[in-house]
Amino acid sequence: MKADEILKQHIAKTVSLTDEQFDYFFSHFKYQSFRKGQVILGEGDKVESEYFVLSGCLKAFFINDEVKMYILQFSMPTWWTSDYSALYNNARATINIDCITDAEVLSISNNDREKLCRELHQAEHFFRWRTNKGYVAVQKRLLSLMNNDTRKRYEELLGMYPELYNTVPKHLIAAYLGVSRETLSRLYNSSR
Amino acid sequence: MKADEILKQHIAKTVSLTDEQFDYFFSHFKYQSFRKGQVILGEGDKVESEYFVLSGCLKAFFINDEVKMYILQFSMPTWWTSDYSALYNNARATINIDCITDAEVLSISNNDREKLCRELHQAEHFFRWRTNKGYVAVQKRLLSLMNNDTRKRYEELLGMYPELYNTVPKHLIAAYLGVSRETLSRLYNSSR
DNA sequence: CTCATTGCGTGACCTAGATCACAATTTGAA
DNA sequence: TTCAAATTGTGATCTAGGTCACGCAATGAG
Repeated sequence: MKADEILKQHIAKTVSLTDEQFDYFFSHFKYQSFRKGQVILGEGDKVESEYFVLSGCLKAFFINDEVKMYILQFSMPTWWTSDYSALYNNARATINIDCITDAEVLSISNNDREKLCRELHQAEHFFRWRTNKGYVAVQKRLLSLMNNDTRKRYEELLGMYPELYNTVPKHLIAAYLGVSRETLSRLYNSSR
Repeated sequence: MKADEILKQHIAKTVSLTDEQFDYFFSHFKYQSFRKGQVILGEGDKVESEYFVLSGCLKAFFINDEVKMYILQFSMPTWWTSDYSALYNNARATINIDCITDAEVLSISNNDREKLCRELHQAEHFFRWRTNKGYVAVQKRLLSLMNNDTRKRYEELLGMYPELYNTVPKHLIAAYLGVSRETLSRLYNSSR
């Protein structure tokens, strides 16, 4: 499917736009394609855009002082990603985004998003609901991290996104769950 | 300060409304006051409203199968709170909200918020930015939970909200940090 | 084809924090 | 005032998961 079709269908789940409105909306996005391993956003970069995934799989991650990696989000097709803290506050990136597989994205700048939101009430509505859902999802994950042990969180993750099992290396899954790769390895190589 | 003034100043940080617009906006809120310990939202309730805190301190918390409590949020004046997952999905509450101290709130129903967002572009803008900030804050907390040990998270929390030290019992702070009350107790009764 | 990198499994040991048990203190309602 | 409930401290264990160290397989660039 073409980029505009993918975005159109995604938007249509939340708001209805006329073809003219959508074309205008779409005209603010830039198509970009990346190879596996390429960095889309690096720590310290100025953050000017957010990204809508068309194909492939990205990861947004944080590296701490001891060079341990924590994955905030795997981004699959129709997901949005960026360093939102930096993007909204016009600051430098503290998180990184790169490609787990070859990937295609549509990017839109912060300025253009805000412009669209001003010009098109439905755009504002769409982005409000997108973040609403994101907020609920992150809060749910926070609760899961506090409440559930590693095994339960692992099952939860693969229950929700079975495709991850084949597309992403296990040590990345461990970095998402917040445990060491050794712990995750022992987890599914030991009987329940 | 009066309820309308508190809300007005809060809103003004994000959008500018005329007095007429604000009065209309404000007319959708209901003033409610509660005593310490009172339950505002209980697990299993239909969730119809969200709450803007005028005074006092609320907690939003989850109780798991082993009757352990996890606090998602302490809500101080000018904070918003609800079971947003349930509110947005028109479902029953899975989290509880009650009053740590006597408290006053303004409540607005999901329907009225959506109505306001439809009628007033600036209202939609305001609520979009409120959630944007909330999203960033929860994501930051998630990262802190994965990356930092208890002592660091404790210092982070009290650095951000020093007033919590006097207003809320320590076992609630433990429930926010995601550790047992014993661990927290040992933490600040042992030298660094 | 070949060699270096990346990914993965596993043993040995260590530690932060959980759990259980008990005591002391504070607080609030009757 | 009085007594029960709520709050906090602390010792004695226990355990999930971290860390270190190694070996082995898969893969991908030259």
